[in-house]
Amino acid sequence: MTSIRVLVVDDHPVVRHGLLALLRYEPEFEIAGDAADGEEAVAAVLEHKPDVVLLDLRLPRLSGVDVMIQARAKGSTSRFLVLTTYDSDDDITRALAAGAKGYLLKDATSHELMQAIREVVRGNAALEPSVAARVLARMHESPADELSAREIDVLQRMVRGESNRAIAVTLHVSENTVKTHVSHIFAKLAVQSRAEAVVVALRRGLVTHID
Amino acid sequence: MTSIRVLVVDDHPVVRHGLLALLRYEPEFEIAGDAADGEEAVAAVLEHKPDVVLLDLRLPRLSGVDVMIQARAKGSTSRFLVLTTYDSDDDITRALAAGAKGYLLKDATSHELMQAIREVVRGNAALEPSVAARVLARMHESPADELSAREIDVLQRMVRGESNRAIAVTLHVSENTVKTHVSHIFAKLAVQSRAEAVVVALRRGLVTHID
DNA sequence: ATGGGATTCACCTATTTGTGTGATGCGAAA
DNA sequence: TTTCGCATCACACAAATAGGTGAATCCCAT
Repeated sequence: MTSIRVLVVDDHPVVRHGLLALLRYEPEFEIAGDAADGEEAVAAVLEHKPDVVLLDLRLPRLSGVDVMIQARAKGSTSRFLVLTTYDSDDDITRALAAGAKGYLLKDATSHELMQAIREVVRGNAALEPSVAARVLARMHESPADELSAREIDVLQRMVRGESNRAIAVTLHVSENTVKTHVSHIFAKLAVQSRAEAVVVALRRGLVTHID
Repeated sequence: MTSIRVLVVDDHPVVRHGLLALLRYEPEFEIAGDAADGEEAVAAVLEHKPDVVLLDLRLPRLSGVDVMIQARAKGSTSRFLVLTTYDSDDDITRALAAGAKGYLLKDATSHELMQAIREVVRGNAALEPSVAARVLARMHESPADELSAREIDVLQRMVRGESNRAIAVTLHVSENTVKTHVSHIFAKLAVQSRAEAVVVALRRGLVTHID
């Protein structure tokens, strides 16, 4: 039986080397290469055609999601297993939408990691229990009440602590309009207050809070 | 010259093995052991007396800060180099206050990591530039206006989206009292609104937002 | 022991927020 | 085409928030 060829993509040297070290010890796996940013990753996937790509989502130059999209657009049939520190609903959703076969958090044990790689190679999904639970919960409960672009604009400024009036000024609309958006945001996020909305926004990764 | 004896403490198997793998390749360093949680860590520090402890802050059972405090209380003279994913002001402050000699983020390169270990062994501080800048900025600007325990209580509930009245009920005090606390919190955090306070609280890690 | 912070509370006032209802135009989907 | 969501705005009202002043108690440290 041939070994499973794995490409490791992570911008953190410590993590990247850690993954490589873990995989090296197992004859079952063969290192197909490694990459530290998104563009390198796409090139490496196309060049080495690994069976599985261990992919971080937050990468310099090109996000993990974009790596998946571009690699597949260019003919790659490699399977992607997302391995990331973050577990925001938004990241998970986007990664799975982009065709990730698995989603693991970095606190996974090495055993879980290897098991996940095996599952993905077999064509199965490999979702961490907590992640899987969230995906299912999302299917069941919420009818995916997504915020409109304008609502995201407003939410973004709410997170920055702007008042309705301030938001109105920066967005060049009336305060009444902002209030309407805010009410809609509350309804969609199922919250009662501005403070709650801010927390939900940050937790779900709905806004880029890299100031 | 004897090699530098390093103890690796991190609950993420991937990171822990990564660090071990990196250090193993350099004859300059010797692995004094490794630990995956706080209590293990204290025991390992006391048993192996490493020159340097690479320490994650977020650990099961006992936080990194507590590991430093307990180990030193029990006679350890090992130096601690904090290596963590998070860079909240609060984490940094607490770690340095607890006697960490260095503070690196996990996106440090292996070269930076090793250089930091060398510096710490020599008795120098090893702060990542971005971290150092923040520490200096904090010295200059803010007179370290720390929140009182009660104020943290209130802030915690503000983050959960509770209204002043709701907070008053859960804390068994009057709404007026809560308002006073809230005003003090705003002054200390240098913010104008509840929403801003929530963002600052989350960003600085002032509250445990593990709900 | 005197001062200062923490905690508690009251009263007052201005502003902001949140929620209704209603209305218009616009573009996309059914 | 007709409906539906989005975005825009107005008006009005209730509730919450924010800021100010003042004051009592308690405990800790200078």
